[in-house]
Amino acid sequence: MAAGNVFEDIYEVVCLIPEGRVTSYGAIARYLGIKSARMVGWAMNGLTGEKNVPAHRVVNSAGILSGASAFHPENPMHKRLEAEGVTVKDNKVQNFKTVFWDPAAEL
DNA sequence: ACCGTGACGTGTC
DNA sequence: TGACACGCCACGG
Repeated sequence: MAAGNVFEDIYEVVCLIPEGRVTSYGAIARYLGIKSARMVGWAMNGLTGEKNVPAHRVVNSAGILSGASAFHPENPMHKRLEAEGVTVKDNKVQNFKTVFWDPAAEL
């Protein structure tokens, strides 16, 4: 990823997340060399339905769908994740360690 | 230019 | 992964 804007890199990484897999803000931030994972969240803030990026596959370190409310109220993230094979309970990803996908692990 | 705020992370209890 | 505090960066008002 050799993009001037970190946002572009984030979009790329999130778009590379396989179905049935999730990743954490910290993993993306660390992989891109960002200091604060918050910046990743800010990037996501612009993705909310505007981009073709599966932001619903991005959760926090606890496996919680932090931005579930910021997504599609009628089409919750957890429903999409479950549809892809990810078990979600109360906005929390079950078997998080199993479905966790590390961008650095692929590259 | 200042301040508040936000889809977070890590350390500690 | 219960809760609390601190750090961190970007953007809008």
